[in-house]
Amino acid sequence: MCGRFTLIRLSDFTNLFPWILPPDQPAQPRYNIAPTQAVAAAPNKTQPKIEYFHFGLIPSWAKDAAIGTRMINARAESLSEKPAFRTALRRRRCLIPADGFYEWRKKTDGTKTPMYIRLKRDRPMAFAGLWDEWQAPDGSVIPSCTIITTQPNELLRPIHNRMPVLLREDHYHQWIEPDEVDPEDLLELLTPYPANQMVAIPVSNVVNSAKHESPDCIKPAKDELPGEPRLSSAKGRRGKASAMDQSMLFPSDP
DNA sequence: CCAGACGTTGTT
DNA sequence: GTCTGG
DNA sequence: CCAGACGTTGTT
DNA sequence: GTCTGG
Repeated sequence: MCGRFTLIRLSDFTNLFPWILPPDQPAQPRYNIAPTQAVAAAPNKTQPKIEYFHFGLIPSWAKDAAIGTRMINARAESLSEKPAFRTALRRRRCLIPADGFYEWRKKTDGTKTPMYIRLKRDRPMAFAGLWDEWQAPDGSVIPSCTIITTQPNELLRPIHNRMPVLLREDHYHQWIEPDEVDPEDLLELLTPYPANQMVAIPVSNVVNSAKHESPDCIKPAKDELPGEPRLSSAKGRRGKASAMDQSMLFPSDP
């Protein structure tokens, strides 16, 4: 699942992919984008451009905008079967740029630790998204979006049973192609991103509240394990962790 | 034909 | 809007 | 996603 | 427990 993420440097994204125009107004760094808030995304229009969408898809037929709070994600495996998402997959896709995302890892005692997940390379990512437009009772049109999820890769599996679909950079263009595309071809793009190109970092629970919006949200926290001494020397259970860290530091790029 | 649903997650 | 169920 | 609220009637 | 709000 993916219900929180960051977008700290949108300009990095639009500089890397200049065929996507930047937004009308310069974007402020975001460290804790939550459902119902504004999400920057590039929809499949002739000239892709960053626009803002309510996080949580509100289908055009919805009677109430509140349905959006439960439509923040769409399962890739069932996209083409679900009436609410089927048409959007064919006609209303978007790229959702991000610097990283959060997942809450459940510990054995039931408490949760927020983890921040980002690419090892200093580079933005983009989620596969769908969008729609809903007309409010007052006549105003509310654009909204949802993030497609898939099975977790090896990095995410110990953390959560779902993860957002991160598109490959060489698939960005195809995903927001404005003309009709065979949905089968699109579904092939929705696979788990390679784990060896990502890192997961425990962070403090500052991020838990959607009201908190600061760099503290991504500040690394000590990963407290049950029984672990507070001030540990370089003793014990180091080997495995550092072996993991090594593999994370030197990814094999495509 | 009309009526009614249309979603995900996680937990049980 | 579009699909399923009756 | 997590945090936080969760209700009606009737009387003043 | 379940729903709404951010």
